[in-house]
Amino acid sequence: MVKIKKDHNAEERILAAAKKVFTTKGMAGARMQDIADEAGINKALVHYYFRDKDKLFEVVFLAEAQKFFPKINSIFNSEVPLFEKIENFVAEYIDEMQENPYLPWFVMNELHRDPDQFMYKIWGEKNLPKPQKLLEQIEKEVKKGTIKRISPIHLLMNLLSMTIFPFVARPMLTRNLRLNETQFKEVMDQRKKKSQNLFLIQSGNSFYEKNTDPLFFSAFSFDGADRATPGITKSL
Amino acid sequence: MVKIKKDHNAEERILAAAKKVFTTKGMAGARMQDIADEAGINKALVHYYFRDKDKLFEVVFLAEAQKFFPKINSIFNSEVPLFEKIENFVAEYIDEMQENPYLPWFVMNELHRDPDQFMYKIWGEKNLPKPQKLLEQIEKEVKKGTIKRISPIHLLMNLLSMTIFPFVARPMLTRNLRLNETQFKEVMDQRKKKSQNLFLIQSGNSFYEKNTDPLFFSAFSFDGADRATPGITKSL
DNA sequence: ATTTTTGTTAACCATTTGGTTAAACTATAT
DNA sequence: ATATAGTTTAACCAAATGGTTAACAAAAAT
Repeated sequence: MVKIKKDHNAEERILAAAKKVFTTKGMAGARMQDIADEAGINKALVHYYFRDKDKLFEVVFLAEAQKFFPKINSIFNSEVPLFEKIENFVAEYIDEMQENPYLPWFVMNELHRDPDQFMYKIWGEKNLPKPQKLLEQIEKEVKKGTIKRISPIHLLMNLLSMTIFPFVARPMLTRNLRLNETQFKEVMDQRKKKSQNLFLIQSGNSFYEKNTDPLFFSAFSFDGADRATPGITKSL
Repeated sequence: MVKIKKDHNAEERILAAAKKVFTTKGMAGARMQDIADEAGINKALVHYYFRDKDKLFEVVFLAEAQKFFPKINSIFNSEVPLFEKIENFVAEYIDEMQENPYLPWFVMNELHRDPDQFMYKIWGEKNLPKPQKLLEQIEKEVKKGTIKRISPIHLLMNLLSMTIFPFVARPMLTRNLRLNETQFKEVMDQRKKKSQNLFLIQSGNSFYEKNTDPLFFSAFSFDGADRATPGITKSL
């Protein structure tokens, strides 16, 4: 008889609670008592498992951020073609953020608080991202004439911006564009699927002419149907 | 004999100090003592001028955010053509952020902390942004065939992402792309100037073919010269 | 069965922090 | 000169908060 129900595991409960509280209130705004309450246990127990606030934060934060960021390297340094690479990157990141909606905020927050410390924690001394491979590929495609000449800086900026920002600015976007959570998810899924159009046309891809698909389905189409949804259009 | 040197104005010094401290440490992380120290005055004086922390924050924050956000409305609702509108928007925002580098972070932070409260403070009850005009213009251009069909949602998302995100993620970008502050500014100026290419080609602008300019100057060109700067390229 | 280790709690403590007070100082008006 | 109003400060206070302790309970080891 195996005890499947192990949800009274204090340590895990604390971690989950800490994640939630740190994420919503930030490191400075989070209270140890909040975390204890959220986990439904005594405050001292939080200290029992994770010495102090800094340690707890470190555990929570690093666990999340370290699996989030270093993916860049492996994707960008892989041997697949440029376009596939970009597609992989976008898909991977949007998926990750769909599952952990708090993560981009969390990361940006810490990044802003102490950039150097942050970078060190994430990448360590020697493990800094090396976009060399990617830049070479861009340059190669540029020379081949497949894509128009673009500064890799801008291409990268655009790529990161269009992938990450919607999640960072989610509260603003959902509110001002009148999107509910389901619609937001759908919109992001569209971006994932259409990342080729999104990013390559953006960078001046000469495949442009071949592209007969409307960019991101037709306008106003949220629910997958290829027609206008006037309610949303109006209120937008 | 006029006393030009009025830099010992306590109230202004407090405001400037508060802006700095709130921005770097966030509302929860900011200490009244920090602000007093930064302003070089006694802590009680901060309370003398701005009752309590909340009030001070409100003054600082609203002053900044209210001049930052409502510009969207006036630009997007103006009568100028779509492409000009986009150009205005990008230029206006990048300028604003160049001058107030802390602002985007500040805004995103509050936005995340309490979206509803935030939106209310910025736009009030009835002053919500109405992208109607912009959407109509997009739709018109789509129908005219000037730009390919694109969901206004995505066009707007892309526009906002590519304009705002680089400033939000500035610490990460400057560090990972090995840009110093001057270079970052230059890159953003490039984005401002080339917003047409950036955003319209991105949205499938059929003017594409007419565009013989390289997108964002040539690759690796940071210092305005149209040649490679190997140092940066290598280290990138 | 009992000792030991691990997990959990209520009560407590020290420090930090937002905020107050009363006194002093400054400039201006009378 | 002196009163007055505005400005600034050191000292203080109460609440909040991170962290500790000692006692207790549960589980594991002996």
